[in-house]
Amino acid sequence: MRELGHEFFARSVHEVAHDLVGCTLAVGETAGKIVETEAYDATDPACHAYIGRTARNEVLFGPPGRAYVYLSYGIHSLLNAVAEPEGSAAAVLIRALEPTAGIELMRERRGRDELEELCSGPGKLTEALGVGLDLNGADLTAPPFALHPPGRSWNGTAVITGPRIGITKAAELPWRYCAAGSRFVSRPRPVSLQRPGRRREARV
DNA sequence: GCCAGGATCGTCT
DNA sequence: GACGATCCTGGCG
Repeated sequence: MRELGHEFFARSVHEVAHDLVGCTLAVGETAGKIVETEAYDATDPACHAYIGRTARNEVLFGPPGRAYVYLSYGIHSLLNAVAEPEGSAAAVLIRALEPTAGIELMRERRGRDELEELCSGPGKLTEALGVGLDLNGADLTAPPFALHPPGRSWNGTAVITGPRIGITKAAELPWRYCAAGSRFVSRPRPVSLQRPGRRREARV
């Protein structure tokens, strides 16, 4: 089976985010098909690299094809794929997977049985795959990671775009990419999809 | 089924 | 000392 190489990631972050949907991501014995991603680049106020280079976002400025893993809300590790040539800071957030291998192990790690609850969110899938901060900066094209392009059955599946989720800055940018009709995409609260600045509009 | 609130900690001001 | 690219639980209808 073919694997993606570094050249796949050395392109516009939007192309990479779009093309990653449908690919299979494996970490150790677990694997899943990517069904939801988001693009972040350095011109984007929501991107960690927007404020410039720091110790935390160092990996974003490095060579493409690496994993950028960071801790969100002090609890969840979030997995990104670094894109664009070295020196250009951009990354694709992996938001959801459709589990395809190592499902029993995922269930143990997640403490859940339902397939839809294993990887349907950026914090969930890192727990299911066993991705932690220790993998920050690791090469996505080498063990324990492996990335494979979509198989034949994927041909014809639409990738739809929409606003990003769970952020307060530049949330209106349509830089989220989803596999159309997938049951495994994350399910954000409707409020997250409303326009910014109106998040707590009084009801009644 | 929907919503509000809490958990928890690395990073930056 | 404040703030998240989140998730889960409990209370209510």
